[in-house]
Amino acid sequence: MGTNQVIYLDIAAHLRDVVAKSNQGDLLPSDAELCELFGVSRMTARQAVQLLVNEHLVERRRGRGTFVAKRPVPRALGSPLSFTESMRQRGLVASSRPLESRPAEATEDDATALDTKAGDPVFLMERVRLADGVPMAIERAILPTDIAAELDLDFGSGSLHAAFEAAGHVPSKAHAEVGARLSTEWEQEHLELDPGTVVITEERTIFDQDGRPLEHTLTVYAADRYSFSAVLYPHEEESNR
Amino acid sequence: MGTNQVIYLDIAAHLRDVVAKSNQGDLLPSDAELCELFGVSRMTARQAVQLLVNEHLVERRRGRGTFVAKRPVPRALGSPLSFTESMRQRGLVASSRPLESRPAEATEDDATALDTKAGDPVFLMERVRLADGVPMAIERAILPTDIAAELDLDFGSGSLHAAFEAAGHVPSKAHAEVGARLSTEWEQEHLELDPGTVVITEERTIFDQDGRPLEHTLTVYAADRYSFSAVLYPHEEESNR
DNA sequence: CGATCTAGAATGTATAGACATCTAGATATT
DNA sequence: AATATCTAGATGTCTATACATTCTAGATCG
Repeated sequence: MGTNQVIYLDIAAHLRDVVAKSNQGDLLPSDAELCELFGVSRMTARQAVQLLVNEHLVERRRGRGTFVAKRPVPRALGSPLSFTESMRQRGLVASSRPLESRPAEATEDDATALDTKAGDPVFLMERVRLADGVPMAIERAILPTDIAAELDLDFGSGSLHAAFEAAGHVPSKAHAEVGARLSTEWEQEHLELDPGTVVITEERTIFDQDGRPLEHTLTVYAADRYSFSAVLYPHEEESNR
Repeated sequence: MGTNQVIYLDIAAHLRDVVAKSNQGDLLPSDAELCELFGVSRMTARQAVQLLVNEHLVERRRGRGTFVAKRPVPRALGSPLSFTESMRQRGLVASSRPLESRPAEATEDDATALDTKAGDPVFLMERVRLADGVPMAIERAILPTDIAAELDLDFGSGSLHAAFEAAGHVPSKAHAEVGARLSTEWEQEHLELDPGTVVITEERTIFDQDGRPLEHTLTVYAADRYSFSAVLYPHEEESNR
């Protein structure tokens, strides 16, 4: 189990397993129990638990204990992470038209997202995504080389999402940033757009069950053919008092 | 200054002030400097900084230092925060410029969202939302008349979010749909945009703790001044694993 | 029996160090 | 001049301990 050099990440991984097998509101091991179980000091055990608190997986109650969060796997969102899944929900069939697929060097943004250094080797995959044969988006995915090496990629119709799971990396969390701008000429060509039309940009980073970054993706959607929808729940992010 | 009994919250508050007055990428005080400045141990200083890291207000880089985050967090799509709150997180002051505020009749879309019939009486509130005096969005909110009657509305600077909570309606769930298009002439005027610029559209319905619809909002953001950010979690499909 | 008190358990906050690892610049070497 | 090495500073991890605060349940008392 202890595959990390960093103890508190091991403890956190163990706790995630426990949470996955538990029900909402279940009591989790106390700090003291974790100390004994892993042979660490309390601050280290706390650091692991705090990690899960930040992920809204568990809640701590002073004087009582640590519990599986009310909304356990903060399933919060009805937002599927994969294009394939998202299209299937709309009753459309997703497909891909590969543009590029090769080793590359991480940009500054890629490096920040994937927690490496700029210029580090990564694997680049660029595809046009289609729904029922109509181009919907251009997707530029950057994968860490070691992750990419594990995957059995099928570029034609392949869902990256499915390939990740097959390799034992379960996409468990993502950060996305969504904006909009005018389309470039290159985008107009590949998406069969008229000049002056609008695209939605999405920058997304996906993490696996251990919090390890799986991919950093820049996607450009044809705004007149695509819109995002999501079900949202408040985070109650207790930033300040 | 030290208005909290808890030191690290004071330090965090101080750091938020500093962040608000800084630019993206600026270097912040090191752990050691904070220790001396506040006369605390390093773990305490770290706890304050970690708080801001979790809020994505700052980023720490090993061997380099602590920096103001590249994109001081835009509103988390995963949490229906109010415009007011989201601007505060960026260190900006939110304000409003009322456009309209009157009884109206529900459109077909409003009726669907609020679970009534088209033509039913509703309350309409249209405002330009500004951050530090710069127009960011036009917000058209439709409220059920009975809900609106309960509220003590302050149209000038008011946060609808706060008014809801004061009236015992806790926003607990929302549905949102986000798209993009070219700005209209009317939008260009109110948002001080150039012709041909892009806007992000958001249609959102917020529900309270009892699943009752609180408001149906159409918001138009200036795309070059605003972007959405979201933390996403996948759907748990109970079939596998 | 019911109300109160109390001891224990659990988390929250804070200290003072220690060593590891990474970065960038200065210095020395070739 | 280019390269290699060193070093100071910064964050990352971890220990061992102390006391504060809150909650629960059992013991005690009226």
